[in-house]
Amino acid sequence: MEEREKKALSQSIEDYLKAVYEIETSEGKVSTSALSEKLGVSPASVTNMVKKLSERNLIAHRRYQGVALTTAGRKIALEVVRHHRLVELYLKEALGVPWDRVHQEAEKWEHVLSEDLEDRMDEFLGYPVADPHGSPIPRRDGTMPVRDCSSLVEMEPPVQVKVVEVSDHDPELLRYLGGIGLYPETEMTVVSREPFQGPIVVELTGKEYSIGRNAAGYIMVQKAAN
Amino acid sequence: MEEREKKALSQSIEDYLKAVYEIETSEGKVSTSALSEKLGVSPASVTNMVKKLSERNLIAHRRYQGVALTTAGRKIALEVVRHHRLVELYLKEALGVPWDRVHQEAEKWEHVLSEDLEDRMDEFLGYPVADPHGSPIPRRDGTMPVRDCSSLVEMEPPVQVKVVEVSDHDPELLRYLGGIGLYPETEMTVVSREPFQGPIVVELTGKEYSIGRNAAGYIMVQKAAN
DNA sequence: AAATAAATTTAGACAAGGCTAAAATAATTT
DNA sequence: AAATTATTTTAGCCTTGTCTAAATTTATTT
Repeated sequence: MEEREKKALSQSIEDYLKAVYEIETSEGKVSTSALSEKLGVSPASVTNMVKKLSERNLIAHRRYQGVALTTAGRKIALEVVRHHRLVELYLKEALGVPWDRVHQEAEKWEHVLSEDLEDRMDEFLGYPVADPHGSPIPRRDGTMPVRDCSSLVEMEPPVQVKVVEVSDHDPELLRYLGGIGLYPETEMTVVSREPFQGPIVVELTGKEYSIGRNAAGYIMVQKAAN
Repeated sequence: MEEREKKALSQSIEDYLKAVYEIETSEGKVSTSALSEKLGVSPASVTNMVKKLSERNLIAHRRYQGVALTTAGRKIALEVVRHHRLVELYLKEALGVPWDRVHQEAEKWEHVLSEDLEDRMDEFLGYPVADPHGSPIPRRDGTMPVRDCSSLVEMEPPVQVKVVEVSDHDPELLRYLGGIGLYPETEMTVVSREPFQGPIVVELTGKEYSIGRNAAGYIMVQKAAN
């Protein structure tokens, strides 16, 4: 009569698993130092926690070689990410929180959201597939909506594109982009790409803007349907 | 250049202060054992934490005699209570959570609500003065709306009354009362009070219901305006 | 290939917040 | 008033999650 308990994981554990997931997605390999930096804790603390998560079979660890999520770990990470992104969108849609602040709030809310409230928010939002920055919201079953997009720096001008996603790592960038009206779903024209790591020039709402290579690297777009 | 930092208090500390406030309100004296029971921790743990809160000047403690909130402690307790009750109402109004479940959810949310979101919810709700059970919501400045009400068991039938508040300590009771349509603001007639600790008989929506003394003690009412 | 540098892990400490068992104090009976 | 019972506190231990300093392993230079 072994009952499979829905074990409540600590906030810390949820944060680690989410961080592993995010680094896995963006970098491929997940090193101790990458986790250390992302989580704002010392490398020694990471090693320590990694050992525990490994014993719990939530991640696989090869000494000195980094970590990777197990199937069980990925499932949990995706649940946390789902909570995070649903909450972000909810805060924007229901309470009017500006998009450069939703991330910070969601970091706290993601850990206290019950399944029931998750469902209620999901329904309120009309079963959305992306958060305010365009990041895909994992489905309840742990699958991810598939998308086709590439970085703005890779587009050959001139071309008409639609913004798919903007990295939420820097609120300053979000405020700037919001200021010029650049959000997910925004359509714009890539006018030129200046040489020697120069900026990308885009046109939207009739005006031209120069976007540095750095910033452009954080903007994902797809060719607009003609 | 002493900067007054907005110190982040642990969830545990917030829970203790809220518990002290609630026991102070309902019982007057706050004993170690009352806190122990309310918080679900051992008496020894309470003594331990009480010592810390006392050193921080959030409560006053006289050995073996119980505790009381200081001004600083009361301010924090009221902020937590405000968060709790605002969230309860928000969950009901914005997400349709039934009134017997909002308490449980709010226990978690109260600790992660930023001032900004508190304000947004407050505005969304139209600056409410009571939560779904009729408990008054502390104002931002730490004052409490004053009300005039008494327990249903004290009313001399026959009399027309309006429900002011129902204790949220027992979800089962809330479901029962919700089932017969008895909520804050509901008007009803106290028909009779049966002797020998018998039930209170009330009439609402044309039907009569017998409410045990126990349950009735948890219902606060006021005489209806004629 | 050896030397240096960088990343990772180990070892040991600490703060928070909980627990149990035993001691001290207060309250209640006899 | 003495004895018993109930409450509170003390003492000591445990777990979680963090830290620093030192040791180890891997990567990079020379």
